[in-house]
Formats: sequence, C-alpha cells, structure tokens
Amino acid sequence: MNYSKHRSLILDALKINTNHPTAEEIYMFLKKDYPKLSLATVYRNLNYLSQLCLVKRIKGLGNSDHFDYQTHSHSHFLCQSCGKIHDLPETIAPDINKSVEQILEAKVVYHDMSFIGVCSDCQKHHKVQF
Amino acid sequence: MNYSKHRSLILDALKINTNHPTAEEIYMFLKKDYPKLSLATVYRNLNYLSQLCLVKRIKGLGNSDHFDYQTHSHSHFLCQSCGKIHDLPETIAPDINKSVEQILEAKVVYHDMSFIGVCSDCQKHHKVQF
DNA sequence: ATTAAGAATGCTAATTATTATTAATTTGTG
DNA sequence: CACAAATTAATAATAATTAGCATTCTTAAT
Repeated sequence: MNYSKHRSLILDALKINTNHPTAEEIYMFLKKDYPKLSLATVYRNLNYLSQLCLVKRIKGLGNSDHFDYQTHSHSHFLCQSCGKIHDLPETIAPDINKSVEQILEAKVVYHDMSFIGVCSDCQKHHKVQF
Repeated sequence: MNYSKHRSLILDALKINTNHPTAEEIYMFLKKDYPKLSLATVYRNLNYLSQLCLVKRIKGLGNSDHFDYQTHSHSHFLCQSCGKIHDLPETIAPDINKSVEQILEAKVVYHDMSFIGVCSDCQKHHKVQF
C-alpha cells in the first residue's frame, strides 16, 4: 500500500473528530478544505483502514456505519435522544471475551458493545425522546 | 393498531426461524406460501414490531439488519467465516447496565453486545475466513 | 349483516448507503 | 526523469430501506 495524502487526511480527521463520524460526515468535514476529495475515496479508505485495524467500524442506531480512531476494544453509549455516541472505558467487563470463548468453544477476535438509552445531558434538559 | 394477518405471519416466521433472519430472508421464507406478500410489508411490520419491542433488531456484520423473536436482553456471536449468528446467555455480564449507568449518569434502556470471531464448527472444518 | 372510518397492503418510485468502473493522476523506484 | 503500480475523481451501479398512493382488510357502531 502506497502513501496517500487523502488516506492520511481521513485518518487525521478521525483523530481530531472524536465524535464517531460516519463516512459522509468525514467527507463533509474534509470537503471544506479539500474540495477535490471524493466521497468514494472516503469510503474506500475507511474500508482499507478498518481492515488494517487502524480505525474501528461502529454500528450505530441508524443505517450508516460510524468510525472511531480508537481501535482498542472499548464500548459505546448511544443516546436515543440526541443521537450522540459516548465512549466507555473497557473496564466494565474486562474478561468477557474469554467467557464467550469458553461458552461457545469459539475464537473471539473482538467485541462490539453498545448501551442504548438517554444520556445525562438529555435527562437534565428534558429533551423529547424519539 | 389493527390485527393483520401478515404481521402475525411475520412474527410467526421469526418464532420458527431462530437463525436471526434479515427482512429479505423473512420475505423469501413467507413468499413461498403467501405469494401476495410484499417486501415493503415485511419491512413496515418489522419496524412496527421492533418499536413495540415484540422483536429485536440486530446489527450483523453486513449492511442489512437481522431480527430476533427473543426480545429479552441477550448477546450474539457473529462468525466471520460462515456468517451465522449464535445466541449467548445473558449470564456473561449480569449487572453491566447498572455499571454503565453509574459511569455516565445515564439511563440505560438496553444493550447490544456482539462478539465477533470464528465459531467452533468453522474452526474444526478449517474454513477460510473472509 | 351493513357500513363507514381507519388501518394495512401491494406496487412502484424514491432515498440512502455503499460499492464498482474507468480514465486520469499520483507515488515509489530504478 | 521514466515507468509501473497505487490511488483518485467522477459517475454509474447496486443494495437496503422507505415513501406515496390507490386498493383491500378490520373494526366497531348501526
């Protein structure tokens, strides 16, 4: 794999933008400064990068995938009210992969844990749930 | 909401078909016996049913959502080799929602835990990973 | 049983998210 | 620099899902 300016920009965008953006959001973010950038390039590189485990692909509540620069195993909280994705420390369940391996006699490569509910901000502001 | 033959059939199909089918798969399954059934009806009703928490929507490895008749909180194992979705007992992490609520001061409604790896069958048969 | 209102459906078009194609540009290397 | 391979932009194509609308089914009151 060769060096590519755009791939590097996409990785940087994810590093800066810690709010777990979608491909489209990364595209919009970079498009401002690099108008030549194409959406297909963003998708292509996010696929490369996630295959190389340089970024993490996250399934959210909607239909589009989100991406995370943090590749270490960690979990997320998805707010049903504001839609934001919050990070969680992995300490909540340290040896859970091992447990699953024992139960199913399977090899666990990684896990994807999401907690869905209402975040503290939205509870305070009495925002309407959708 | 009125009674509907089709909605009832879709729920039954999910009850019988415990392999976490997609909307398309449920459609194909029912289409054989009920040729008048439309794919849009399957999608519409799966949305209704999951809003009412009568079925569970599951994000798999691919781009289409899977559905589960089991609505109680439980986790899944996704095999990267054969693509099958296996169920896991919730005992692997009993009080995890409470932990998350304490960490984020949020309200956790439910969680969605997926373990990704290679199932025991695929390990035995030396199937190639994709 | 009849009927009218609302709910649900089939069909199709439209949208959204993503991937494939291909010619042109960029990058690594001798 | 020159050439081959990798990457890209632009666009077409595909996949997954939703929306619109005329028709059919359900419900509950007559």
